[in-house]
Amino acid sequence: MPNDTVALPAAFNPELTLLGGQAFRWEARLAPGGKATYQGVVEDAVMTVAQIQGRWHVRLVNHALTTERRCWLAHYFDLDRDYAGVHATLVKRLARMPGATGLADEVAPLAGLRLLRQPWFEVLVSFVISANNHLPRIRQIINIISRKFGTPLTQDAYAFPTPAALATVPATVLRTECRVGYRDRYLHQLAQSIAGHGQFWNQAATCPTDDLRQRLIALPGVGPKVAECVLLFGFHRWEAFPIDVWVRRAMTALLAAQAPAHCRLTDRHIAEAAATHFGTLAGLAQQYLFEALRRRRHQP
DNA sequence: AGCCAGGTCTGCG
DNA sequence: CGCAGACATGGC
Repeated sequence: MPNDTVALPAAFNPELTLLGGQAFRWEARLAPGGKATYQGVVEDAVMTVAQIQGRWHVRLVNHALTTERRCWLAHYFDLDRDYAGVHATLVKRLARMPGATGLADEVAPLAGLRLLRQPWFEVLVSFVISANNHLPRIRQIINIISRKFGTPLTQDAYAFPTPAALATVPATVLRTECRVGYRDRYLHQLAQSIAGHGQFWNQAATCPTDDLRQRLIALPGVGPKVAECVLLFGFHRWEAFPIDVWVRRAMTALLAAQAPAHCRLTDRHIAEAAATHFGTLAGLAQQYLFEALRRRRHQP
């Protein structure tokens, strides 16, 4: 067992966790021999995830693996949480829903999906960009922003910029050089607003979820869906439940018996149903449903 | 060649 | 509230 790596749980699934649409700074890299590896940037660290004797391990590229760093990695990969238990509970709760027939088979293979504890500002910017956009292009834009305004970490890897750094970038530069399109104004104002309210945002991690949700939704380019994403992926509030087109579709089917097909459920109703059925596992349930329905699209 | 994308904002009944 | 349209950009 190498002492310069941190071992991930046996069930860990890098495709589902790293490339599944919760984070945008991981990429698959084919190692010599055709083995799949993954490289990502988190805060000031560049890391690779690779298989050693059948088990996935994380290695830091640009830092020594001190005890402190091990702890930091454990936090990012949420290693203290019992995902096997959480998965089992969630599968049971899903099966209990009216329109769950067939879903069990689709959800069972998602056991290796974990929720990463990501830096919130990067999540915020990423999901503002995600609106009306494609996953590959979101990744591309985040990479450009990092390369242009973030601290260099290695030859080809850059940290995501701080709010203060992004706040100095004019909207026109965001549009013409980072290709963010009409979101240029949102991102510029949002970065300025956050950089200018450091007193609140520096301690936002301790802010109650409802207050935080209000502060987020007040930011330009942040609606209900993006706010929930930031609460979930950036502030690790597992009761958050982002409702996008896929999840709306999934929940409509799951609640089929409660509402005739012709009357469309409101997002309000869907959110309440998520709270009662999933409770504090709503966030993971959302990611499961998102993944399950995206898979249906690719192989119907 | 178009269509469309992890929505949000604006303006109107 | 609920609904319609616009919205930059580029992958598929």
